Amino acid sequence: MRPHELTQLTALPLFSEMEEESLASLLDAALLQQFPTGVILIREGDHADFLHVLVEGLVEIFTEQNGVEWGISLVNPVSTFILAAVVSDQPYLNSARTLANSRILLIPAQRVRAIFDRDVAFARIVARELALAYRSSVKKLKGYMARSSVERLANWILAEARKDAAQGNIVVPFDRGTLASHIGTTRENLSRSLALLTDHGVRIRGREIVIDAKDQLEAFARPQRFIDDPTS
Amino acid sequence: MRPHELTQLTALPLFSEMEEESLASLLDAALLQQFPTGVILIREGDHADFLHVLVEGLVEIFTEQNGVEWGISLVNPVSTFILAAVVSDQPYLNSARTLANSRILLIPAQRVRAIFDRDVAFARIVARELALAYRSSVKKLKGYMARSSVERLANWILAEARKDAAQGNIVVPFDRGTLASHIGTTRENLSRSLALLTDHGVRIRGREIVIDAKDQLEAFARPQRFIDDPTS
DNA sequence: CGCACGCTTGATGCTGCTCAATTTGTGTGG
DNA sequence: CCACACAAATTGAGCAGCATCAAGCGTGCG
Repeated sequence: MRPHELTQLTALPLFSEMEEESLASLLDAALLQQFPTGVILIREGDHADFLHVLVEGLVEIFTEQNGVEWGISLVNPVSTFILAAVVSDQPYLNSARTLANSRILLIPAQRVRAIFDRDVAFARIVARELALAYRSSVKKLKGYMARSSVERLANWILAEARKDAAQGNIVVPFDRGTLASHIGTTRENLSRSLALLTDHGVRIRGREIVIDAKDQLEAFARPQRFIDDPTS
Repeated sequence: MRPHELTQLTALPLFSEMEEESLASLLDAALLQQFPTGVILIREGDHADFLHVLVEGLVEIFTEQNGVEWGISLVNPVSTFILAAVVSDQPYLNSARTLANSRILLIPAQRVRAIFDRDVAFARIVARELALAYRSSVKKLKGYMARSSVERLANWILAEARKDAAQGNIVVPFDRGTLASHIGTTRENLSRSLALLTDHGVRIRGREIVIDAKDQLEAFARPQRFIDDPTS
């Protein structure tokens, strides 16, 4: 493992406060692997063998229902995914694939659970991580119940823009079909929605989305603290 | 607190394995209160002051968006709710109200967090609870993305029937509007959906839903392990 | 140059929402 | 016990949102 990667890992909320001994034990058993774009990392229904930590790249969590894929969430570095399946020692509810070349740390689930049972600090932080994951899932659910697909798209764009320091434009790092599956609509409809947002302060340039008038877009999207604010 | 209630509480997964001292400290600061039907227990945006444990009765978690209420989940005894807000020390994402006369144990959030920081067993169990809550939220999300409202209703009926030992019929303990908000549709549409299920092995008798042909209903609903099985 | 792929645009139909009218159910007072 | 009033639930008609199927456009690559 490269030195700066180790630094990144220990900076993760999940690992930051735990006992050195425990951290060593985790990393000792871990594998850091490189995956190209489009690799299926885990499959819905499989048993949780490894806790995954995305060190670099991009991963999507998705589910396939009746031959159609639906995006559950997008994972950015540095963060873990499928922590809940590991902790509860149950099969994955979803599948996951890389959407870019990715470096992923694989920690044997058994080891995670062992340290979880031994290191108080680690158990506490796992609980906090899960609480946050739970809250973000509930927020997504609220968005689905109360919003149209255009509104979900508009708020997604605003949320992405908030992440980047740039704030003015975002570049979607995957194709329209994938974006559609995460917004909860079809490719065709996503296209129409993007066209519609053209009247609300947004310009579409292929995979780049330029926000010309953030206030106008916000007036349309009406973001809400308890749906769209990731820190709440 | 009545003796059998104390027994019920200590039988809760959340409390079962923790140190006696910690449990005593929790219950010592707790208030057991009785609420009639229709009382708002917590409001979206309020700070999490108490961990709630539903000892007896029925509670719904819901959110209000643009003047319309949407049901997030139904809480049956004996279980906790809003654990995530307490653990992460953040405002509630949703509101909650009683749907029946209810007895609720209120434990000061600060106390919960203090013991969470001290008692390993408790921290571990909180993490497991949160993992399960997270997973059930993801399952609900999957249902919303991949299913029509009639299918959600059909699967909800099957899930409720599975809970009751009776298995043959269920009695919805609240009005149609509330049910509609939890299925993710309107009152009017729910009515039509119920009428439609009449052709698929179900009989409607006011608030009672009689399952005449479970196999027929299952053929229509096509329940899936990783959406509808609460133990997965 | 032309084919392939991803994306957009158009036309059509289904699902589900809204508004309004009607029926059913429930509680109250005579 | 009935009559009435009010709320809840159903039913109907019309319309918006969204999916589906099909065709057209654009870009990149062999």
